[in-house]
Amino acid sequence: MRWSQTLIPTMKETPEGAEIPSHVLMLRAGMIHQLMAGAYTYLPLGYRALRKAEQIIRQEMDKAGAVEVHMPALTPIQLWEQTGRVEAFGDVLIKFDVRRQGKKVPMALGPTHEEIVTDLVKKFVSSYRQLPLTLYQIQTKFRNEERPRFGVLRTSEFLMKDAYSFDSTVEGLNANYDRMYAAYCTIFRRCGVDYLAVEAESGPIGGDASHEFMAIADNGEDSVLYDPKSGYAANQERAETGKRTVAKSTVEPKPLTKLHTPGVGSIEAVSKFLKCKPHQMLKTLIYTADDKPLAVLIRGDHEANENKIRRAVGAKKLALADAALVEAITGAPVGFAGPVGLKQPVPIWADDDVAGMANMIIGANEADQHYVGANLERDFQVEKFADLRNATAGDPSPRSDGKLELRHAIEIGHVFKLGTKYSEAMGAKFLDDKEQQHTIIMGCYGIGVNRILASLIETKSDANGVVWPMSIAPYEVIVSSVNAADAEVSAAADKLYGELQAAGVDTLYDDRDQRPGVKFKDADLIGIPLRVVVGGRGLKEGNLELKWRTKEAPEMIPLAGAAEAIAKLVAGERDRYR
RNA sequence: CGGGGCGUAGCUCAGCCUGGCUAGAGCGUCUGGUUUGGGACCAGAAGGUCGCAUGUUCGAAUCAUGUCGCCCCGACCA
Repeated sequence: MRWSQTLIPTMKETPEGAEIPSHVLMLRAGMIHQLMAGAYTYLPLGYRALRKAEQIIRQEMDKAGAVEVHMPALTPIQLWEQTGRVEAFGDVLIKFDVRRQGKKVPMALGPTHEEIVTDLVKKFVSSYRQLPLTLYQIQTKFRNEERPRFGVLRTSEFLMKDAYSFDSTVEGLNANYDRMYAAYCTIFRRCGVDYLAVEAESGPIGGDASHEFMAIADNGEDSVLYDPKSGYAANQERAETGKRTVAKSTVEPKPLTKLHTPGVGSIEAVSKFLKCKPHQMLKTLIYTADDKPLAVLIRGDHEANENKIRRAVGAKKLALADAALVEAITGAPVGFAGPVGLKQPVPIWADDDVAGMANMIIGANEADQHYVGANLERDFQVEKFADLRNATAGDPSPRSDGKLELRHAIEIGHVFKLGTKYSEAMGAKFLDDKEQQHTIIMGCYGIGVNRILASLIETKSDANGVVWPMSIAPYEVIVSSVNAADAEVSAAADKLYGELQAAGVDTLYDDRDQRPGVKFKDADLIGIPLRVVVGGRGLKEGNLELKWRTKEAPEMIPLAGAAEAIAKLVAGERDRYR
């Protein structure tokens, strides 16, 4: 493609509002243009990169035995009502009515497609002989994000590859899951993304039923705990901690004293008011576990983990108590709960770290009152200690004697054993070889295609711009003529461009009559891996200049046979991402 | 949803506090010329409902109220 014939609106300055590298550079490199909050046009360069990522995904999905379909983005609301996800999604689901022949037809734009595929499979699959089956599509999803942000990372409209596996047995599901997991590893490697496969919350199935694929990046919205020693990695929701050996405090216990703390209920407010640190404070959270009340004690600087609590107490459902229940149990408005002097006796569970605390600051179960100097056993009893909080940096690893590190990450893929959640709700069944009817067992597997691009830019760009891997780069080679007004130069550049195209190299030909500085800056900014300069300086000696985007120094090659040599270099680089 | 910030030329911004002639600069664009290896130079030109509405005023980009848009931070943390 000739630069002069396409649309690559590069920018020297950073547009107002763009802050993180991927957003800034995608705008500056002329890859995208914002239409409104959370919706971007992909311009030629951005769209080519997106399609390269798509193509890699497609190849690997096909190799893994999945078959491509294309479902509508427009969906009837009834399907979502069948599984209760109209409520579950809430405002995130984009719903609307259209009028047809005087009647209102309610619809939604698909935020994902479990209901739609399950409906499809229900209609066409009825025998174990037709299973297993894995369907996938690469398609635009719509989610009304409360707050779209970070450029292309969180948008209301995005490209997703979503695959769904259908099996007659759990073993079949496990095999499919493993196949998808392996395919994902290949996909992200081929895209040149440094990723980590982390354990994620798996919902009703438990075990190793869910993994997220994370690109480690400072601007990522997700938090991952990682133990470099054992390779253990999990998202913050899921991460276990190793056994925390908590020594009992040897500090002299102080007397329990009530203090007036008017209007300060939160940990932050109390610590400010009493000039103490959050880790000296104790949070008392009132939950309902399967509708029975429960008090949970967590050190003030820690975060409760509801999944861990739910599993620890063996409940199916866990939710924070509402204000009325909190008041009934503690006798105080929300913000002043504590384990001493609860109005109603409820089981008290505590996180392991609470065992090492002394002279704690706790709510006094009375409005605007706190206790200081609260101590275990003397002042209150704990029924059971367990790991009930989010893991955090520095916690012991559950798999080695190392420590967990906290990293920010961008979620680029997710594999999940669904089980029968949707097939059950929608009645997708099959007959086995004994003529028995069973519910189809499902898995689902997603990849955020736009996020592959964004995470590459977040992690691989430099001060001069984007640095694409050969596999995703919108063009593999950029031919820059310097100077284009010189007939001899442009003739040589034209010829090289033609030969590279003929050799199957994706080539961008910067044929603009611009000064060299402009062309070099732009070439760096848009991140094409290999730059070829055709200029008077080299031509005199019968040479061309080659420069890799990742290298400082250029090298000269003879003009004769240049296209072949370049094609060879490109092929070699392509091989690294095969 | 809560809090904060910003809307002036295609882009980045000045002007606003303290209202007053034809609203400015740089970049980009267009014309002509000189240049040509890391975002050139000279001369000229085009390009603006100052986000929108209402109000105050002799007079509003500037003050007030409302509204819309965009960006950032935080969101069951007791």
